[in-house]
Amino acid sequence: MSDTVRTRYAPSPTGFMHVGNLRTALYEYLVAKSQGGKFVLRIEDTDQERKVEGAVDLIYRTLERAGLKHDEGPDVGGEYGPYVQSERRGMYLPYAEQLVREGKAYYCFCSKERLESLKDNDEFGTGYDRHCRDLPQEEVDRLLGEGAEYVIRQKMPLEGSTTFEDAVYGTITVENSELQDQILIKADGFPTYNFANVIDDHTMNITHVVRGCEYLSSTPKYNLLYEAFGWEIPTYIHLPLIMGKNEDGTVSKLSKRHGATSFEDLTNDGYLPEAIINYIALLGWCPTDNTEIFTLEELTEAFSISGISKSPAVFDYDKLEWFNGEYIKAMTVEQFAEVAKPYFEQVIKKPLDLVKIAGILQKRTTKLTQIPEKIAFLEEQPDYDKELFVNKKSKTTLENSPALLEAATAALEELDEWTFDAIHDCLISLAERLGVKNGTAMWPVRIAASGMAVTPGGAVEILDILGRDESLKRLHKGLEKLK
RNA sequence: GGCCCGGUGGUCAAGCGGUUAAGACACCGCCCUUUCACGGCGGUAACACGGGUUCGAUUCCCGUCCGGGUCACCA
Repeated sequence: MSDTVRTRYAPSPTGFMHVGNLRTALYEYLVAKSQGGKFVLRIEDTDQERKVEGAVDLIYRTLERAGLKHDEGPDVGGEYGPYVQSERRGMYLPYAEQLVREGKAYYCFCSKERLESLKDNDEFGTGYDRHCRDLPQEEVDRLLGEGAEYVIRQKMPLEGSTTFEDAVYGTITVENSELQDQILIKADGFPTYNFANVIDDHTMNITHVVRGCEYLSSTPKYNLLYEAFGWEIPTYIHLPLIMGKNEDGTVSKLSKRHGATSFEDLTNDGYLPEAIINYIALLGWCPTDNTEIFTLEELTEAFSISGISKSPAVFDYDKLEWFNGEYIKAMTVEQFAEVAKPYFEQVIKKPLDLVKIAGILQKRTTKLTQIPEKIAFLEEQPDYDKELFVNKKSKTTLENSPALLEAATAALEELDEWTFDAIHDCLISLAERLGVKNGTAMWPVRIAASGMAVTPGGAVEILDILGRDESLKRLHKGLEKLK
């Protein structure tokens, strides 16, 4: 035993990682790392009916992309293995049997049908009636001898209350009469989640249990188990829930109908892993100085349990998008061009300069998925209405645009070299020569070159990216349209 | 329904007995500008309610209301 802080992320392989789970993993990582501790990954697959193919790989991939590197786990090993519950299967029954021997647990032979009928009698299910709790020993032996199917249940105290300390919520007390004789070992021989959790956390020497506050009211059950074994109770850190906003303005636990809810969905929607992590870190935790932009390292540095909030937080896609935009802007153009490349390739087939495109796009992109629609016009000009040439602020009209565009086209055709600076100087001096504002000269050119009312970048950037031939072709086409 | 937890602007939130009640997102306006953006500046907007305690409550206590969670051989 050592004093090192050890936390564990214990997901079930269900096939996708909800941001709530990811946030739990993040806080577990931060609790451990901020105190120089270890972050452990344990796969909880005791429910054989819910196993999903490939789900464990998804967990590895998500943690890796999120930057949450675990110190121990099924894939990296460690001295407390195995790290998959189904591989630890044999470990649980002896502990349960020990409790039976000590009179703290018992065999229950009730059929599922009987349990069901118990529920039917009461809308809110006061639950199991402890029918087998005091079965005579000979009866138990007889049934066991017959090979009857059974589960093992823990004897809960019939009176009194259980109190525990939570690092976030403080002192919490629950009446023992609220607690059912929980099942420890299921009829299929597997331990229940609650039981396996306690056994594993103890045998893996976990010091801090971090989880969503939906576990708050069942925590006394865990503690009664720790007490039954005489084990030290870990520090509990319950996290406020993440909510989603419903159409009618109400909120409820974040789920699919609110939008993307898994890490995978979010990245597919064009959010960067770093931005997602940064955002969810602040969903339920606040640093002392109110900083908002954090790398994972900085988070580790700034994190403290006292900054964790008690009230539930609504997941705000707008704010996430803002974070995403900040992360995009913080990249170098080359980095941005790299992450944007797959999106460029969706619409750009011509040999255009991707870094140049990235240059005009970077400051205006808050989600990578916005990219294709913003640059599709570079590949193929959309059909557009000549009304686009009319712009009040730039003082362009259908009357003056033809002459403006004609002059610009003529001037551009004279250009020796087709570079950003050359085009720029050409158009600026044209405006000067014509005695109009820069905007007045630029507007018709941008419209003719793009066919779009809104474009990333101005006339000069677009002409530069399009290249001489394509640019002049579009300018002439615009001229025809105006006539 | 019982039990548990929560309740500061639309959202995230600071605050921890005395503040002009921060900041961020969103929204609105202005400026800048070759469009939209970016950027800069400014603005609208909050302590759920009722009782206490106190010289003084957003802050402490109680109640009400509202919201959420939980009551599985699921995790």
